[in-house]
Amino acid sequence: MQQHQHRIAGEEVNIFVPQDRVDLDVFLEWARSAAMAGPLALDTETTGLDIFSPNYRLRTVQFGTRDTAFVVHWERGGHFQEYALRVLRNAHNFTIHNAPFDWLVLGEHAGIPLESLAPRTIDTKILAALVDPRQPMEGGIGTGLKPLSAYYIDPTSPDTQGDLTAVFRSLGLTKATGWRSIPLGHPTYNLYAGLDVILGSRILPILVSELDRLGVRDALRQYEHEIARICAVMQRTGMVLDDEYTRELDAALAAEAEEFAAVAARYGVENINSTAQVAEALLGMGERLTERTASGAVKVDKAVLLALADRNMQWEPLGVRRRNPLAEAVLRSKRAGKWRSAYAQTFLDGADLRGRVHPNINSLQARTGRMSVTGPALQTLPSSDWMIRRCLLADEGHVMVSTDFAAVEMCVLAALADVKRMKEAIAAGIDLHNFTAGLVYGEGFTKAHRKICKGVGFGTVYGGGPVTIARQTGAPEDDVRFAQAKYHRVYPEIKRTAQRWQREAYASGMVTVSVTGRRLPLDRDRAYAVVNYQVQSAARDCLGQAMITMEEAGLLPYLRLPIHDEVLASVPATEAEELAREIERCMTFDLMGVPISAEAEIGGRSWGSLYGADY
DNA sequence: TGCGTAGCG
DNA sequence: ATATACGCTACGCAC
Repeated sequence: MQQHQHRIAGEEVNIFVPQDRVDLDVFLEWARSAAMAGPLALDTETTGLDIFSPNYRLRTVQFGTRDTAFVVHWERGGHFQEYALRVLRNAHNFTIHNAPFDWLVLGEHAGIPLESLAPRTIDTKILAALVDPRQPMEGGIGTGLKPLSAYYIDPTSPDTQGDLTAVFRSLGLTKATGWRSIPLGHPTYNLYAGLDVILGSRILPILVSELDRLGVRDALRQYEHEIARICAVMQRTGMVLDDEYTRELDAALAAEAEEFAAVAARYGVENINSTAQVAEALLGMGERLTERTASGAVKVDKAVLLALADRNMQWEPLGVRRRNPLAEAVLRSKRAGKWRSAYAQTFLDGADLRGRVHPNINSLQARTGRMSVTGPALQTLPSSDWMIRRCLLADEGHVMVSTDFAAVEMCVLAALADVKRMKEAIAAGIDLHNFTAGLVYGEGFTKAHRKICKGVGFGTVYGGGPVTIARQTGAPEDDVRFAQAKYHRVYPEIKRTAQRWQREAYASGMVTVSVTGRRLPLDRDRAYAVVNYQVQSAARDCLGQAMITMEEAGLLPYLRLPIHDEVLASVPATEAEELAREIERCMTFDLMGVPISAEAEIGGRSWGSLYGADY
């Protein structure tokens, strides 16, 4: 038995690395008795993060308690796998930090489906996010195992991931190759693999007592675990990539990026992504660049360049000035390059052997609880053009269905703040912005009035002032001021509730608690954001609840992606109507007397078909 | 790593 | 006393 010792918070801990069958029997005996006492901490080391790529490997599986860890070398096969599997199958409870990753790894590479593992898992990352969802940059502890351990357990506990990169370098490896190539027997690798489960085991009771102390209900913890599991199933399912179309698109974008980069080069811009070069060249052509960035640099963003290229924000010709050919070239080359690297190539790189991409869904990422999607960032694909979304397909014989909540943030605001007249309008099925315009301007209101009222509505949800709303809507500032003042007279409950939320936050250490019991830390100098946090967070929980309802209705196999107020699904073409109605039903419910509703749109085979593509 | 930028709800 | 647009992911450059 290989053995490593370390000190955590002044106590000696032991990491054991079984080398043979005799050692494995010791491991099994230990695991049996340790699992009786409480949850076993579980973790894996793998070749990387690309779980679904063809030559991905599971390397070790670690089990631990507060003072002992066993690192089982899965990669050695045979008895090593057999013994690890026995514990994975039989232990009653596990604690994992960032469980979806290990669920998917063990599902794909150890044959333990997440349907078996998830119901036995407590995810300490979820618990940490419920204690404080902020990242270290935002003034929080962070939800990574390292910052949590440093804060709650031992400030000197090693950065097990970070320090290993130094080890990788000493072995002539890089961050990219290290996890794959470090020898399985490397002492630091095994020590750190073991320490992770020991730290995970120690962090669990601390976070649980923090949640109890803070009064975070157990139901919320359970709810988040359900949502994490549902998102992990979606990630495992993934989406079909239209490989042929994507390759052609990638080539076309590469050609376009190159063509217009060559044009820019003729004006002295060697690198179209260098804002300094672009600014200098434009100034050299006699253009006046008046806008500055926050740090004082000359601003040459899309809005500035579009104006120089005599185009509006939709890229349509304006005909008000001579088109600056450099601005035009930079715009086109940048867009093509961005779409290629961020989307087309990420799709192609991420596809598994069956041609499916598996976006990583972080079910509890933002400080409001909102979800995020990475690798690829499918929540952020261009929506003004179908070209990129056209790459992703419904399954064979299926069509895409996209179901959006109807104005969910406004409905949530009406519910949370108990806004009487808003609730009446929503219940009557009246268009809210028309209704508001009627109240503000009288029945003879114009389209421009409606636009201002819509802007004021959004501004209220975001905590915006007249200047920003005027900029966003293009309306004169005075008009916005008038509408905003009237808005708050018409819906007086909003300001009243906002003040109550702020008062409660100040009285409780700058934390506002959402309607579902989620703790939302506020920045002291941005207390106005409390309205947005409450609304965004409750809207997120509307989506979360709907996802749980959809699973109960047997719809989970069709779900592909959550997008804040929308769910994307792939459904058999023959049952599309029926399933679309079923999804709508699951997304329709009452929130504190306000009807939350949703509308499904049935597309064709590709996601792009919902944005104008003909396939 | 910070900044500037572009994409989304 | 008054007013403040919110939340993300990702890429490339410059340091």
